[in-house]
Amino acid sequence: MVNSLYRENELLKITRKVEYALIALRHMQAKDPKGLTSAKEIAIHYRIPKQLLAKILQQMSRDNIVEAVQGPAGGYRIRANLGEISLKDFFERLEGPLGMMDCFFESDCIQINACNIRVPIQRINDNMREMFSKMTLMEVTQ
Amino acid sequence: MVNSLYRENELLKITRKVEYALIALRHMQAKDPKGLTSAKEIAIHYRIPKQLLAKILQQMSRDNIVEAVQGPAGGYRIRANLGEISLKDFFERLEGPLGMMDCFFESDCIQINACNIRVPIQRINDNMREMFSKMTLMEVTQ
DNA sequence: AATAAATACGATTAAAATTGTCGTATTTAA
DNA sequence: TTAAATACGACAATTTTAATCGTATTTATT
Repeated sequence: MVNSLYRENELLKITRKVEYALIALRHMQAKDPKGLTSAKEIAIHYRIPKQLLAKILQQMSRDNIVEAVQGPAGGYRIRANLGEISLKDFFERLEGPLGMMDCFFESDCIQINACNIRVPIQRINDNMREMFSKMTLMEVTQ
Repeated sequence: MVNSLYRENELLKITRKVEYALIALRHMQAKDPKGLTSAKEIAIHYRIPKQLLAKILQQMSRDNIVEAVQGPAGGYRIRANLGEISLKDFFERLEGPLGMMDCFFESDCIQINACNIRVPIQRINDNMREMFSKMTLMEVTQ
C-alpha cells in the first residue's frame, strides 16, 4: 500500500507481497473477471512498484491462481475459483508457513527441549490456522 | 527462543520480544509464583540475551504485569492476574496495534482512497483481534 | 561505609528480513 | 521488425528487529 515510511503495527502483520497480491486480485475481479489486466495498469492505479507487482503476479501464475498471457496486449486474468481457496492456503502458497512462531515448523531452535511455551503457542497457532482456513479469497476480493 | 539463524515463517508472526516475555512469565508462574526470579536466571535457563530480557521485564514492570524488586537478591514476580489479561491487550501493550495491515491505524498511506482492500482486511483484523481478546495470558503460561 | 549484585534505561550497533531495482530473455500482436 | 507485455535471477536499498554498550540507581550483605 506504499505507506510513507514505515509500518505502525508490528504484530501478526502480513507482507506487502500478500497485500499487493490481494489488491491485484480484487482489482481484476472488480474490473473485468474475464478480460486481461496488465501489471502496469494495476501498478499505476495503486502506486505499486511495477516490477515487484509483476513478480507477484508471476508467482500467482505459477500457483495457478491467475493465468498469464504474454505479448503486447497480454496480461493476467483470474483463473482459480476464489471461493475455493482459503486464506490459509493463499498465504502459505505465497509466503510459506503461517504462525506466530516457527519452532513448530523448523527444529533448529537450539533449546527446543527447554522451551516452555511450545505447547500453548502451538494451540494458538492451530486456532489461527483454523480461522484462516474458514475464510476464502473471495471474502477479500468480492 | 534463540533459533540458530532466522525464522521460517514470515506471516502473522510474533516478535522475540513477545516470545521472551511469554517464556519469562511461564517460567515465573511454574517455578514460584510468590518468590522473586532474576532476569539472569531466566536468561541462562533459556539462553536468552540477559540485557534484552531484562528490558522486557522492565517494560512489563511499567505495565504492572510484573513487579520489580531492586538490589541484590532482587528480581521480578508476577503481579497481575494473568487470567484477566487478554492476549490482545498483552500483545498491544508490548508491541502496539495488532493487525494484518496498518492503514487502519495510521493514515499516511499515500493512496488510502484508492486502496481497494481496506474494508475486507479490516474485517479480518476484527476477527483476529476478537480471537485474541478471548484468550488470556493464563492460557499460555499455565 | 564499601562492595557486589540486582534492576533501569537511553543510545547505539548488528543482524535479519523485507522491499524494490536492474538487466536480460522471451513471447507475440501490430 | 518493432514494441509492449510477461519471466525471472541477481543484486541493492531500506526497514525492522534483535542485541549490546555504557552508565545510573537501588539495596542486601559484609
